Amino acid sequence: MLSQTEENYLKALFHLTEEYADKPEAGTNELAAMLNVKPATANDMLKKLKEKKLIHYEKYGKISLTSLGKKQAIDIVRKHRLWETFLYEKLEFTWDEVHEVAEQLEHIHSPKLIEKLEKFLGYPLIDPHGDAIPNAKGELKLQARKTLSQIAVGKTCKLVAVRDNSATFLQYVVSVGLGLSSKIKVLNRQEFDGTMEIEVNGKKSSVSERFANNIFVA
Amino acid sequence: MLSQTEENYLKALFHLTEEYADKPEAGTNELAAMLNVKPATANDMLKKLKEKKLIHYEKYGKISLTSLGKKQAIDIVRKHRLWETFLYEKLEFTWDEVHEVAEQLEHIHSPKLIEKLEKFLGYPLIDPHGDAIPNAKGELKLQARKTLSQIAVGKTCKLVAVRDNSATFLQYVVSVGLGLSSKIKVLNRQEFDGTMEIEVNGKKSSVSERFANNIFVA
DNA sequence: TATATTTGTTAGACTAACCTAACTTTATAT
DNA sequence: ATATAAAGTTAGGTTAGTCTAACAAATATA
Ligand SMILES: [Mn+2]
Ligand SMILES: [Mn+2]
Ligand SMILES: [Mn+2]
Ligand SMILES: [Mn+2]
Repeated sequence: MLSQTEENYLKALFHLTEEYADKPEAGTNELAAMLNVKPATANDMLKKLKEKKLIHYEKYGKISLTSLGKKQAIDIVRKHRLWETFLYEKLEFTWDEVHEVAEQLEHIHSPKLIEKLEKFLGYPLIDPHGDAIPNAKGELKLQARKTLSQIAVGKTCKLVAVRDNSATFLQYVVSVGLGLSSKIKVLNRQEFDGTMEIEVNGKKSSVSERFANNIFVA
Repeated sequence: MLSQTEENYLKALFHLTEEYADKPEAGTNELAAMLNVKPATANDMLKKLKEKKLIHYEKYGKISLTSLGKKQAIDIVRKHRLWETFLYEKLEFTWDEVHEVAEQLEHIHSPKLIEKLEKFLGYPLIDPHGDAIPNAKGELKLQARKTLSQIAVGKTCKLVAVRDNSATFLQYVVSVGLGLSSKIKVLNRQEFDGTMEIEVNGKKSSVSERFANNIFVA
């Protein structure tokens, strides 16, 4: 059985190389950064994960998940998102509070628990952040998503998900009037730095390109 | 913040010395046995827990919880029993399945989670095994309980709780027709080894003294 | 009370997960 | 093509939690 730490490494690799991936392989440094450890620490773990046939990896080479590693990673993601949904739907947690607790709950080992939880929640398809919830077989539709930064001036779009799950970011999102399914009108974009003028429910705001890169729309 | 391991030691000490305690102090060996570690391991932890002012302990002396240690222990017990109740009431887990998963869930750190969970469950007072659930202040009524082995021949009593939470024991309990609130009539007792003849819902069974010691009745 | 048994402690070793400091390889920019 | 910078690795060390083997103290027994 995998340790919590090993599970966290697989999940991070999944996010870096599979889900919303710009590229299909990851590097030691970015992986370490995502997990808040030093590259030397990540390097130790890479050797162990390779030994367990969970990742493809050669010294000085790029990293990717094996099909076994991917299966494990998706299982953690599934648990994470089902727990987030539980906290949000049943326990009155807010958007920005669910992620942190789900980081702990995702490591509870009990197949029965997660099956029953899924049933209890009515087989939800997306979590409170708009992310797809993998089914029991590990199937997951990777929605092709545009970011707000890619929307042309004058167009209107709908918020379908957020990339960053941190409380800081989500509270900021809420403060400009946004939530899942919000309609966003793009009023203007500065060529210089990508800063955008947007309108949500009649309220106008100015957001940075970095902000817009973290909002997925359709 | 306490580690999961430290939490498990405090909980074990609580069970040994506070709840249903024959005696108010514990020894290294029985503590180690309860946690499935070697006495040498437990000894190391005792030094650490003493350092953190969670237990009273002197070399070669007996062990007991400080008020701080007791407070922490009760908090774990509270979480354990609320989670057991959740699994039983909301997720269709059976009597004998809840304990093992609750052993993991009890270590999730989030005061908000446990408050909301308690509310969601309707502020339950007892868990699926009949054990009292401490409230948010750490208050817990320690019911004075008799065991089935103490009931006189000819008398009838009601099962209010079980001492052993293991799946093996609970499945045995179910197999003789027993559950929470079952009426038990004591038909006979062998002087030699305490073996008892009992009747539950018209069904007669013979149970050992050890079995009867693990059934709490009123 | 002397001896045997039980209980508890210490010393030394191991693994997982982390670190820093030094080094090597690969990539980038003159 | 070289020099610098970035990325990645290695060596050696720490802490938590575990173990075995040897020892010491306390308790029970003859
Ligand atoms: Mn999340
Ligand atoms: Mn999410
Ligand atoms: Mn239990
Ligand atoms: Mn219980």
